[in-house]
Amino acid sequence: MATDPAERATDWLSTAGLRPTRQRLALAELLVGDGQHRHVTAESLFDAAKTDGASVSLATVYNTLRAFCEAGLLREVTVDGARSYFDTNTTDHPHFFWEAEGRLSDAPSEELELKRVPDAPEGAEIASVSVVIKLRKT
Amino acid sequence: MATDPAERATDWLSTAGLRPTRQRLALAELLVGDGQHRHVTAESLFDAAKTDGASVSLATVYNTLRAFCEAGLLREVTVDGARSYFDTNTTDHPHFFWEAEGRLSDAPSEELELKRVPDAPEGAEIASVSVVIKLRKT
DNA sequence: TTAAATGCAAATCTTTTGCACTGGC
DNA sequence: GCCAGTGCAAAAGATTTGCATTTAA
Repeated sequence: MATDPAERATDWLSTAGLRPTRQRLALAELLVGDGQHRHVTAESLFDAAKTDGASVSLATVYNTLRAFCEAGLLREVTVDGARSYFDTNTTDHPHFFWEAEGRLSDAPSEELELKRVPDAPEGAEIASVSVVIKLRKT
Repeated sequence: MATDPAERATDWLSTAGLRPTRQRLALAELLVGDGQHRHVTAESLFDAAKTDGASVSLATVYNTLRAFCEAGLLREVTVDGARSYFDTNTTDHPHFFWEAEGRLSDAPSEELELKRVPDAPEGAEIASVSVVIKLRKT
């Protein structure tokens, strides 16, 4: 298990068989460099890259996020209709969505229990189960 | 309880205190006229209205759906990032989403049990819990 | 060398908005 | 008559796409 951010990024890409280009490595490092899970939007990742001094176009951020998703490295989380969020934790788990700030965070999954999930109808299988808990400031 | 579609639509609007304009009545009748729950997008409702011979602009469909939502007559369901769906069933309940067709339908809620839901963090309350089960053809 | 990836700008798609007009109350 | 509701077209966001250029293998 790599501990160096750059190495983590490289490993992450190679497990999915994605070519480690400069842009992908920069984005991958921002996503998984410290080994922690993240929730990003295309825009937020683009800003982070700019702040980091990386040279990546917004279109490439979109295309790269989509490529990471298709490779199974990221999970797309849809929550407010306008923006898409991408989660580095690709397992099914619940999310909190802070309506006021438009921020997504993990909800403690131990505290949620789906006792039983409806069976998929004939001719279909369950691709994923998404649970989003919308929060409002009190 | 009204059994006539037009009457149902009128009642539905009046419970929310919304003025029964011609356009709203036409859309309301398409939504709740037969007493069954529906899942629509702005586009699909607009098409249905046109087919029905009703004269409503797309902008008005959007504005009206939003107004119905704010009045508590509809529940917005976000599922695929691109489009918003509106459900005439405003109670918290799970949905099936057919990825291939982009269609939303109710999942049998008796078969889903949230044993325990994570507590809302300090300073926040739970506004809603959304459960979407994505289906893929086998 | 060569197919894949990138950058940019333009295109697309969904949704909202500004403003003049219409119609419930 | 007043003010909410409507229609249209234009604007606003988010995301994708076309195409020429660059780059990893």
